[in-house]
Amino acid sequence: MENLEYAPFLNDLDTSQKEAVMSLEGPLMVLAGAGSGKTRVLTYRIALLMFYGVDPFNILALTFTNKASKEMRERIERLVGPEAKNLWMGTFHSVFAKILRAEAPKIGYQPNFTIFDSDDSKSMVKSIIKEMNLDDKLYKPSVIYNRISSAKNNLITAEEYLASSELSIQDEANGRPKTADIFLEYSKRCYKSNVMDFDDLLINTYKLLKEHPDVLNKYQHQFRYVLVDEYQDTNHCQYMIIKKLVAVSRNICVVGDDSQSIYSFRGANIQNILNFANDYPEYKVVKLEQNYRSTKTIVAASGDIINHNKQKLDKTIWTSNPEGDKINVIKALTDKEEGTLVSQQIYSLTNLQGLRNEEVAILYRTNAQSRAFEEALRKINIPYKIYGGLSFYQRKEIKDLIAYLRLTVNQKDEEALKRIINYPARGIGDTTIQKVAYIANQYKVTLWDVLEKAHHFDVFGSALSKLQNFYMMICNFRDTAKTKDAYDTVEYVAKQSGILKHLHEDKTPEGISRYDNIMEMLNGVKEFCEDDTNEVDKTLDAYLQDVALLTDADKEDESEHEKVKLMTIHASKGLEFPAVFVVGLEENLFPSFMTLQSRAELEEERRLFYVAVTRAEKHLFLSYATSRFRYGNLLYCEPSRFLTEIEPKYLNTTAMFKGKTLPSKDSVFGKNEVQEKTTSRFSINPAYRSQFDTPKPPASDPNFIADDLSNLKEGCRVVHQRFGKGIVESVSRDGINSKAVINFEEGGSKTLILKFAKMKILA
DNA sequence: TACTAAGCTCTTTTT
DNA sequence: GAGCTTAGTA
Repeated sequence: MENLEYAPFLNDLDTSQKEAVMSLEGPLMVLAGAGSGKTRVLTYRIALLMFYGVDPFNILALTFTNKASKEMRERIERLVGPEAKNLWMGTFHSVFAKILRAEAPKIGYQPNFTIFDSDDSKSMVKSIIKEMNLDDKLYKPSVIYNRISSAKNNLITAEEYLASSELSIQDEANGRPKTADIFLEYSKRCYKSNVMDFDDLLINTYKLLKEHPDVLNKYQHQFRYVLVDEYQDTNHCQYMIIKKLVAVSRNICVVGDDSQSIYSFRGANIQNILNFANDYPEYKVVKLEQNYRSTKTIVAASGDIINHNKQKLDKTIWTSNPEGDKINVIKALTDKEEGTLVSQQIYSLTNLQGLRNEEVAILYRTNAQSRAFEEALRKINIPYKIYGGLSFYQRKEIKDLIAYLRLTVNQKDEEALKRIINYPARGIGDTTIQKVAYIANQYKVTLWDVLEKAHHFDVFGSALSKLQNFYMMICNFRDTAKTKDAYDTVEYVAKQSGILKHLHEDKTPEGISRYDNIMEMLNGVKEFCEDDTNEVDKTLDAYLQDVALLTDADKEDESEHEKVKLMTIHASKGLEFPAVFVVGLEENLFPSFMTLQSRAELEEERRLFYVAVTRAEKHLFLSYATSRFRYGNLLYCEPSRFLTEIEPKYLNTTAMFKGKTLPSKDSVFGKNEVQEKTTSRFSINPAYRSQFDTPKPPASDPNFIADDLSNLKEGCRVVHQRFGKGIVESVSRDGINSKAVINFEEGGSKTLILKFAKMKILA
């Protein structure tokens, strides 16, 4: 392959990038620091392979997100033209699903298998726990599911798990000795339902390659060049699959950054990148150390952070970019004030410094933190968009429709059936469903089989005809799907199932938004059918496979223009923004208290902080609050230890609160105070119930304040929802919360810290 | 069977 | 704060 003509596009690259792109043969590890042009290297490398005449059919490129693969495909297309469509490029899950779809019978599945998302998996685990009469306080579905998932990611089957004394000792110690049995039952049931969960897509691929040498041989020879993006995030199973696939060609190129490994909770094993040298002794390593993204200050500060970690590969990130501004530290009293201060800064960035809203991102550790920023941004009319959170595909109405579709394709899909057998309500209640489940268990058949033969059982009474109607309806859908394309089928199902009608009748704002979501999904299906870059296959089967592996981040959206972006740090990986706010930098929140146990996990939290700050190009803000409402409680917070890991000379800690002194902890959080919970539902003192059951007076009524404490004065007679009637002795305010001493008739004097007035003011 | 009010339990990140 | 479960009622 040497001495070929020189591809002109290589001139866009710097020396080390060029080296990484041009080392086409043999194992190559590219250690790519943040902002060093990693995607560029991957795309140019693939483009160069094709430039040299390698058939795109022989190139396999694996990414972690659909977004990354889509972006890469588009960039390659710009370099080499439409042939890029034929590349084997996609997420691990989607590429393997495609292979499994083709080879399903070899490992005992039918090709129309459907894919469980983690909600389905947890729901199935939950019903198994229930059926085994286990205490669901001990056996929490999510805990069990995570344990099953991590076993699978380490290629441990249910049978091996059952046989392992080590694992059973662990489970015994945790008081969950039955975990192995749940795992076994779960596996059996998935198999019986002709369903694969996310992990199955990986382990079944491994199984297929391991047990069928002919298949392995076929793909080993097909994929002459294998490229893996974000290699630091691969788990053991993915690692083993890659190892098998490249065993013949040994043309493997992995690109990654150990400093950005933030997915160990999902099974990612950082050792995979740390041990690359052992697996491929003849390997070559290229380090991309020049950062093209951020200012010198940001690069230096991020270096300070990551150098606190012990486990890392040796590299030094540098930049020739300008020095840039200092990093601003924002200190706020509460989460609400944090929102206000951050949004004020955004206002000044966009209105005084000429940034556009879409160039600004707010990054947080947990999705729940977004609320304070949403409220503050809304208040000063800055448009924003939240990424992640409740994904479009996790919305109830979308999951309902997808459940119909899954059942249409695969009638054995138990979770789908249970979800929609009585939605919209068609008079098939819990007792009837339990009877069906009981029979299915007794005869060791699927729920669907029982529906088919329902007339043989004399136990359903008037529900029999309803079951039969449901059965007929799904059969009808199944037959429709055989002759029509995905769009026509989905539209037909949405109408005939009654979902559309049901939602259309609901005129509440939520109902309307649900209806709109269904319409949006229909639009999505239409696009899928019309999009010619997709597979030729436009059937419902193909659509479902696509949609099961799609996440919100992949959804096309023009509405993001001119909007500030809000997302978790995890979701921000791979992105960059001129201005970044990393918020909620408090001990126990970031680093998360879950991870404060072990050193290794703390290192991962630190890598997460590193990822967050390295998203920023020019402006970086770090913010924290000294008290915070979480789960309805006002909590005291210490600033995050990570803040002290940056050299003070890079920080500007004075600008944000000059002249302001914050009150001491004790003056805010005294000892005899009741911290009022601001839950939407709370227990009402029965004696005063009637006063709250009456319809709310109009907002103009001076005696009623819904969520504003401004009228609360000394001497007010109030009815509180938990403590009953009382008289306000004194009120003090700190601008965000009110502190009121109230003498209650039953319960004595109490000091309440109030966020909202969950009380009526009587006089 | 369907709907609602009240109660309980979290405490993370997601392909 | 929110999702989920349970108990009670229509």
